[in-house]
Amino acid sequence: MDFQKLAERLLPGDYPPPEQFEAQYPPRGLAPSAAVTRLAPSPTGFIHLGNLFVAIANERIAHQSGGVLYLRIEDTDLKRKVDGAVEAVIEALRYFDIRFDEGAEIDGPNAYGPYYQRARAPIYRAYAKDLIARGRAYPCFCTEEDLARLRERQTAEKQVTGYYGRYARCRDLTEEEIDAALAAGKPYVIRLRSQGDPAVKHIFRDEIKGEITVPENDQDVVILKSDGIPTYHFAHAIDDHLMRTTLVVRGEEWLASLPIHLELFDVLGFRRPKYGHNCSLMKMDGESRRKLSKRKDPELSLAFYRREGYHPRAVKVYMLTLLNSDFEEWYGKHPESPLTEFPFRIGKMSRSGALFDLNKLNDISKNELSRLSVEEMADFLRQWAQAFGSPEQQAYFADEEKLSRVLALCMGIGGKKRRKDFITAAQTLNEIAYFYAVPAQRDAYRVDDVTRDAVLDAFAATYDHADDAQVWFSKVKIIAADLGFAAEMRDFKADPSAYRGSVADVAEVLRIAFTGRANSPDLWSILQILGEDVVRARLRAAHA
RNA sequence: GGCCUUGUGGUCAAGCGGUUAAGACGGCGCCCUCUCACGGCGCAAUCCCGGGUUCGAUUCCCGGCAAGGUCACCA
Repeated sequence: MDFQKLAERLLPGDYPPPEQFEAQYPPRGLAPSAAVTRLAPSPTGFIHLGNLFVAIANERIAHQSGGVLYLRIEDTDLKRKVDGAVEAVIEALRYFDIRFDEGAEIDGPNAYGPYYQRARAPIYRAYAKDLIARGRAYPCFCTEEDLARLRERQTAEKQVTGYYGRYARCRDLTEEEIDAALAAGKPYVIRLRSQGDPAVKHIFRDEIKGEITVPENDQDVVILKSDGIPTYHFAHAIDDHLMRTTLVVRGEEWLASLPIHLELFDVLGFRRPKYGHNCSLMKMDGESRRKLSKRKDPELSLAFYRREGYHPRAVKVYMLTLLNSDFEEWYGKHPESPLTEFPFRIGKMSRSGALFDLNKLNDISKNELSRLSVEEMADFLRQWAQAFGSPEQQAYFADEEKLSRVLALCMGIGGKKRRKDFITAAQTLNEIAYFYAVPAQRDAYRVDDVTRDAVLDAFAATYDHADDAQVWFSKVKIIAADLGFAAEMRDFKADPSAYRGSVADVAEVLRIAFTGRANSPDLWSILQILGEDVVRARLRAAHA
C-alpha cells in the first residue's frame, strides 16, 4: 500500500507540513510556571453552574500563575450551534468576573487563532493527511448501519463495542478496494490506526485525581468526519498543542477518552499537556444523585441565578468553597482581601463530586449582601430591578433618599450589628415592599380581633409622630399595661399567669398592622420612614 | 455488561497508623431581646461492609458493595 499516494488521493492539493504550523504557532514565551488554560465550550449558548465551576478553576490557575486564559469555540457539530451563543458565554462569565486574555470575540493579540474550530479545518486536514501518508490513519467506508450491526454483534458476543482490532474492517482494505469505494462515491471518514493494547495499563498523573490507571487505546476512532470536519478528540489534540495549552482542566466525563487523547498526542508527535479532570457538580434526583445536566436542570443555568438576583460574588464564593476546601478558612481570615489573593491550588480540588447545596449558597449570599454598603446594595438592586423587576419595584428607585433609609435600617447599618436578612435581589425587594405599599397580606395575629382593635385604637389615640423611640415605646408599654399585658418582659417571665401576655404581643399587633409581618426590624424606625400620613392610613386599614 | 473514578455526620469537608475524629451549612435547645435578624453558648448526628497487615486501623493491602462517569461521524 502506497500511503503517500492514498493521502494525496483523499486530500489532494497542497497542505502545509506540520513543521510549518510549529513555526507559525511557536511556544509562548512565558515563564515555565505560567499556565496556559482554556475554556472550550460548544456554541449552544447554555451555561450552567458546572461550567462556571470549571471556568473559575481555569481562570484562577492561569491568572494566578501569570499565564493565559483563552476561549476556543468547539463548533464542529453544527447541530449544536445557536446564534449569539459566543457573546452569551462571554457575557455570562464576565458577570462573574471571568475574563479571557484571548480567543473568540475577545480583543487581544490572538496570535494563536483562529479560535473557532470550523475555521481551522485546513489545519486539521493537513495533520490528517500527514497521518494517512504515514500509514497511521485510513479511510473507513462503513455506514451507520454497518456500525450499528457491529455493535449488536459485539454486545451479543459480550465483546467490547467499537471499531478496533479484528472488527475494524476498513483498516486493512486493499488499494483496489479503496479505489473502488472512492470511485463509487461512497462517503467515508478518516480513522486513526490505533497501535495500543487496552490490556496494557499505565499510571498517569492527573493534576486533580492524582495517580490513575489508564489503559492503552485500541479504538480506531474517527478523526475526520465525512464532512471533513474533525471530531472533538482530533481537534483537542491539535488545538491544545498549537495553542500551546499547558494544562487542560475539564470535567471528569472526559476521563474515559483520555486514552484516545494520549495516543493522539503521541502519534502526532506532540508533547502532552497536563490534565486535571474535575468532578462534576451533582444534584439530587429523587433518591439518587447525578451530575448537573443542561438538558434536565434548566434551573441550574447561570441565567437562573441572575434572574433570582444572587449576587455574583456570592455565587463565586460558593464555587470557590467547593473548589478548594481551604478557601472558606482563608476567606474567614481575610474577609477584606480580593478573592484573587486566595492561593488557589489545583491539588486541593476535590476528587469526588459535590452535591449542590442551596442552603449553603443562601448563607453565603446573606453574608455577602450584609457586607455591602447602602450605595452598593442600592446599585445592585437597581441593576437587577431594571432587568427583572416589576414596575412597582422599579419605582422604588425614584426616591433614592428613602431607599437609602430603608436599606440602612434593614441592613442594620449604624447599629452595632449588621442584619442578615437578604439573600437575593428578588427576595430583598419583596422584603421591603411594605415600605412602599399597604401589605398585600398579613401574618396571623396572635390575639383576638377585639384585643387587636383595642390596641390599634389606643395606639391611634396617643400616637405622636414626633415622639422619639424611647417615648414611643413607653406609650406601647402603657397600652399593654392598660389591656392587662405585662409592660416589662421581666415581670411577665417571673409570673406569666398574672398577665394576658406581654408587651411583645402588643408590639406584634402593631408590627403586623404596619408591615403585614410578625417579624421586622425596629418598628419605630419603620414608622419614621413611612411618615405620619401613611402610619395613620395603615392604622385604619388594619381594622378591616 | 466492560473499563475508569469515588466512598468520613443530612450537605461541603479536615484528617494520611495512636485524635475526646476539626470546621462550615442545615436541624434542635438555651441566652440576649418588644418580634425578627445579629451575636453568644450548647446538643444530636459520621469514618460503606468483610477479611487481612499491625501492639494499634478512618488512615495501608485484598475482596465485596454502593454511587458516579464512559463506551457516537456529540462535545
